[in-house]
Amino acid sequence: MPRRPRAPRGGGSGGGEEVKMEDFVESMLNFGGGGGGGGEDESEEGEQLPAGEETKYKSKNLDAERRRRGRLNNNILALRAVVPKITKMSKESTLSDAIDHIKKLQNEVLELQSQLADSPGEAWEKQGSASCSESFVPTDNIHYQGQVELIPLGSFKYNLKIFWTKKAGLFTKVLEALCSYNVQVLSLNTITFYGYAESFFSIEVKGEPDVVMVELRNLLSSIVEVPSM
Amino acid sequence: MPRRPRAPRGGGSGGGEEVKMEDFVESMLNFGGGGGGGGEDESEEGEQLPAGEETKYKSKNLDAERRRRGRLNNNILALRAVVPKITKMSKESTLSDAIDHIKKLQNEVLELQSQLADSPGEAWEKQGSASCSESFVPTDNIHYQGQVELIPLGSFKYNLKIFWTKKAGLFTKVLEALCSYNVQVLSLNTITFYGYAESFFSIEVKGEPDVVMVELRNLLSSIVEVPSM
DNA sequence: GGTCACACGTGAGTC
DNA sequence: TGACTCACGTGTGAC
Repeated sequence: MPRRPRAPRGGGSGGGEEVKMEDFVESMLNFGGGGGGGGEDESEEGEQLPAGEETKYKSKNLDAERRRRGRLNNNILALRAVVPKITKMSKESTLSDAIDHIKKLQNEVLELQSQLADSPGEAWEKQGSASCSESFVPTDNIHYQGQVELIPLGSFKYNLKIFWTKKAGLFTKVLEALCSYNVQVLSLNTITFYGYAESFFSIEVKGEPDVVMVELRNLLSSIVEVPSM
Repeated sequence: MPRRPRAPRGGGSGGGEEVKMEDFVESMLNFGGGGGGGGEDESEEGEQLPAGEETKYKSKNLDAERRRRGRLNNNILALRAVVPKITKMSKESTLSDAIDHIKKLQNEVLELQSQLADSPGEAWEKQGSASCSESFVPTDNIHYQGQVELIPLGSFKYNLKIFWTKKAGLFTKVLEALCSYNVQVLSLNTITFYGYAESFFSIEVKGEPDVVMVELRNLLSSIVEVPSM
């Protein structure tokens, strides 16, 4: 006597399959005969009623175990639904494929993060905790009061921080402005996120006094403060 | 009689745990008693030898089933190893956590890809596994055979990758060279590490044919290939 | 007929 | 205690 009808082996490799096994198990619960397999020699249970009467004995955790199996199968089905590459329609290969998929995704995330990540520029924030926080505090309101920040470092060196909305040709104009002011770029780091970009220049100007640098700063501001929205 | 000793419930939440359950099951196979459970009324099997004699009867797929269970548990253990967030040490929650983790990873990949696609450097490596490896292979030997890599992307767009040893004024010369060739920089990402720097330009040139770009490439090479060591 | 993958009911252990 | 998880051996359909 077949305990439970089985779904045919074949099937689409796609996930779908409408995971309602829990209710399916619940609905299939209404059959009279109780325990199937049992101990090999435990006839001392004594619950064996005469033939013709359905044996009402149920193990204490019969349906609980049924529910547990249903949940487990549910999860495997759901797992099969989220994993795109299913090699075989079996529990074992489903789990293997899920493991491979997780590893692949983790590698992908790591790779994408490393592509997206940018080193903050070694010269931008000098080492030490105090100056670190000092250089970050003005960064927060620079987004709202202006997009160009020029910090003199002494001996013709500056840090130039520019925040802008990305727009074609804008960066070239900035570079041209720097070239026209005889600015030497020692290091440049750019982070781009969504439609925005923030560039960190470490620049050096040999012969120009500070007044000229203010002029350059205003020029850069006029470049990046185009009416973008 | 306990069929099989069970490992204690507790344990480190970390994955590790040396998945050798397959061999463990195999090694635990050498106990004499055969079948445990059986049918409810199939006493016609008749294999019941008198007590004191180990029943040599084994179901046809007894050890096969053991192996299958071992593999399944192996996979669940391995799955638990790759999923960082394990809420409970149970099969069911392990699968649930794996599903959640896969969904989270997939969202993360999607988000990172959209962030990366937003920046014009999106085509550095084209999506897909095949072209991915193709774009990585030339990157590996560019460090040894040359420091300038120019990849046409079609419709006046190029990816320009420059690897150099950092030196004062060098970057300015590169920018000047780009300016002189009427190059528009769409995006620039630079990583600096120790004495080296690698810059990734996404550039666009409106009217120049490819021959001119080769010329620019050679110019850039002559700039960054200064005798630095 | 043999292999494989499953579902099944049950005993046992844990909390 | 009862609720829960797990391993076990077996029956059985599908290949």
